[in-house]
Amino acid sequence: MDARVSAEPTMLSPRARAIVTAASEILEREGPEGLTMRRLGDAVGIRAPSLYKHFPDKAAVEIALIDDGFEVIADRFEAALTNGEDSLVEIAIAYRAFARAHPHLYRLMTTGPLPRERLRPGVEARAAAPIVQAVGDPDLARAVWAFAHGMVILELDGRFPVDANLEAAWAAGLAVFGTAGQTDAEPPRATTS
Amino acid sequence: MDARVSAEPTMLSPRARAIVTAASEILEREGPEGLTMRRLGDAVGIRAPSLYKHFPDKAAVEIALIDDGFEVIADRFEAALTNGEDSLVEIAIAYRAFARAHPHLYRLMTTGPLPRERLRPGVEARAAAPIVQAVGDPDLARAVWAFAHGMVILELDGRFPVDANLEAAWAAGLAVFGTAGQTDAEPPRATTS
DNA sequence: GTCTATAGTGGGATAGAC
DNA sequence: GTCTATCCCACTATAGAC
Repeated sequence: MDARVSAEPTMLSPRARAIVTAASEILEREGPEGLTMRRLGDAVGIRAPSLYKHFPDKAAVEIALIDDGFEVIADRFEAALTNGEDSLVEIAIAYRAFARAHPHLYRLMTTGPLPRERLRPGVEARAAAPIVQAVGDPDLARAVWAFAHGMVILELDGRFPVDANLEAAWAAGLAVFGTAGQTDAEPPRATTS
Repeated sequence: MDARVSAEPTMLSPRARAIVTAASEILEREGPEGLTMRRLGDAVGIRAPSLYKHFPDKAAVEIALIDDGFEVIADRFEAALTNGEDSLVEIAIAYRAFARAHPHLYRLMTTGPLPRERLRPGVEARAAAPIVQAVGDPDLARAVWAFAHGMVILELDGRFPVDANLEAAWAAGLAVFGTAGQTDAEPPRATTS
């Protein structure tokens, strides 16, 4: 019912938290161009310049959104890792579901350079860890991530032919990666030097 | 030596062709934000409003760039398909090489909605055909495309860890897809209903 | 086909009063 | 912590003279 990503505990003041919540709603409703300091001020009931008492600049608001997004993704991945029979498939389902539920946030999180030094430390690594654990090998995990990101972003951008069967494409890719990687039911593969 | 994508035969007048060439140089040098009508006018030696005598709007200039890009990619893919031993690997190499040589053009071509109705007809399909031919199955071809696009765009955006071995990730993915797909040396697989 | 002039729109951010 | 006033920026695009 609620398009927002649920808020995560942060160092943000309650006022700042409310601003981020409003920003999340604007982002999902109107897209990245809709998220302006003026509109954000309107949404929270103050003038745009007053926002700068709570955040140093607009990027800081976006970074808070990205932080929250990674937090949510990490939660979902960790749940997928433990709940499912085939953890790789479970993670892929969670990945696509998140991107489709929050397309603008997903783009914000994954498009263009990431200001890592301004993110909450470790939040990115926590989201990535379950994928590595599911496939066992870091190189293969990056390939899987690239596949999943490619599928998702091309879908969001409407790049596949209208008659393309995306479920079949996902299944084809996951089948192929599944044969190469381990599942969580199998013992870890020895890593080659 | 020349960062531009070589010009392809088009319906463009010589003057319009020169404008597109200048636009290509600006795009590769300064990125998408640098490509403004003012700067484009400066580069070609006229005022920005005069550009509208040659193109109806800015999007038309960008579309000409995208058209040329697809033309070049199609050429490279077709060459990769016939020259190499393992056509999937050859195409992947060509794909990554193009993206790294023209990162801003690659982003322009692949990011966001594509105004298909304004593109030169068939130019997109021609670029996609060699991938389908290399792997044999349309669904698997889309998975391979997603993998390649994901690898490339995450690399361009600096999303992989600095110490990540991208060659190894490419190899891991291609190995996995290679076992599932056909090579051009093998007979076509029967397609399952 | 080029020019000047300008409309129209929007944005991020700061200064200083309260 | 909020306000008003304002700066400064940049862009796409059009009108109309030449």
